[in-house]
Amino acid sequence: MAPKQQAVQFQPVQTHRTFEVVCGQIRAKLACGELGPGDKLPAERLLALQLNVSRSAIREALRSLEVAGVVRMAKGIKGGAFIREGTPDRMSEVLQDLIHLGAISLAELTEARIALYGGMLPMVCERATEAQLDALEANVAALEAAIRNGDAAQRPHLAHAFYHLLGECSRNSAIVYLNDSLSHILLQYILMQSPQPGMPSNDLIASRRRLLRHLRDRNAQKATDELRKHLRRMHKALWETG
Amino acid sequence: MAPKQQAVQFQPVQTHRTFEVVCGQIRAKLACGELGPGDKLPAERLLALQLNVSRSAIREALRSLEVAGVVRMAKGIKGGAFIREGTPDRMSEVLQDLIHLGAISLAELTEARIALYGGMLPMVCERATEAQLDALEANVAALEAAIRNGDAAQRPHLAHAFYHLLGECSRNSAIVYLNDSLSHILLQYILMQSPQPGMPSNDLIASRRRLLRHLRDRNAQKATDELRKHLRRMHKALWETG
DNA sequence: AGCTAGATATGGTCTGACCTTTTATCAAGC
DNA sequence: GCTTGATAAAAGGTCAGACCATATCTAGCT
Repeated sequence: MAPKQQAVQFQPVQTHRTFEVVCGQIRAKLACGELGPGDKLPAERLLALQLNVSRSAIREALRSLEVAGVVRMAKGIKGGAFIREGTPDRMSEVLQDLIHLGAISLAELTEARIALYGGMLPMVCERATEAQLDALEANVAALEAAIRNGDAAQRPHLAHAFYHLLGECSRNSAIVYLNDSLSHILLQYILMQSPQPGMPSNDLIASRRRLLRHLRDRNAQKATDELRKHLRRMHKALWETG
Repeated sequence: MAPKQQAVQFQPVQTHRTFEVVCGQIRAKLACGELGPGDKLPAERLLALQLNVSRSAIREALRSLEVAGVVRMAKGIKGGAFIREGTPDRMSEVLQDLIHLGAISLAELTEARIALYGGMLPMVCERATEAQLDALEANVAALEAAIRNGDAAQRPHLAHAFYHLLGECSRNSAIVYLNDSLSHILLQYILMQSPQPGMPSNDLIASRRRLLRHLRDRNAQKATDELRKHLRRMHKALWETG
């Protein structure tokens, strides 16, 4: 990253650590399509022979690819390193680490989420299918049922599912990933709080229904306002512990 | 992630690989504040003794923390593993991998960026200081100068700097990170294209100035419209190769 | 047919050695 | 006195080879 306004960009020229080269070769095959999700890489020992490096180097490369969410390791015969499908998990972990490093705060994350929704809801209003809106409706119904049954533990998970569905309505995978990541982090923290504060259930249901109505009306402005208001209240109830 | 609406969430209970446990211990010290940016971890060999595991396990743990962007490794005496400041680099790489895995497309990423700006600009209008707006103004001036000097190579970097400054105006670190990540990926791809297409320079400058005027007027609606229009045009010029 | 006990391939870990890089130290020379 | 060069020490990086744990297949027994 070069936030400064300098003319030329020098990239760190080194990086001849063996494992990084190995890593690079595998990533290159991924980028050019020679490798894709589901494919299996050669066994570590074989790869070590083919690339003429030690198994340790191969292992560090595979480890870093695993941590990066690119491959999944399986043990046993028929095991090995398999190219994964993309998952939002890695992004969540990166955000989590950024929080632990003190680079970002939970409040900022919440706000970022609100900002994302500010740009996302117009897209949702434009593109959501009736089936997707029905799915959202079903989620609200499930939430209502859970509340009626006194099953408070389900609330966060249903909320998470709600926002996931909402993200899907944007019909944009990148947004879905970002949304899921942000949402997942916050879910984690909410699950940590034992008494599950949050807002009154009735208000929650009512807000959801209003939001859905605006979505069905394809009224992006009102939908955004409704959701923003809700998230702000939620945020206050959760973090400002007032 | 549990996008499905299931009642309880079972987390994969395993994870007794040694290096993950090591990793977890270090991350725990990070989460509880015992470790922070700048701190140096014990040497690998020492850590291996302290935790009673082999150096290989320690190395895989440190490698995964390095890949995760949590630590930085330095060689030589006085070297070691140091806790890093948070950087957006990791998030960029995750997004990059998601692109290579085919999970998201460049077009979707651009759109996600537009969506983020849709929610961000109102915040910018509300919070940007005069100094920050002046910095943006300076960037536009630098861009104008670069174009006058025929220095086309600088354009992408100045644009990147522009959006970074814009993100900073939101006064929200999480948004800055997200914005920088998205922006960085797109910068990479733009730099790959040799002829540097893009839109006419005059239009670019004019659009930037209009945007700045709206920001100074604290008119979020017009600013968002202006930026969205600009990004859409940019997007078309770059990717639809029309 | 179904089950059980090996065989086997694969990742995971350990040990111990050596290489490379970085820094500190110190001596020689200007 | 200052620079310059050689040397030593500490740390990560790599290598080789062994062994362990686990998942799958296969052969053989019941």
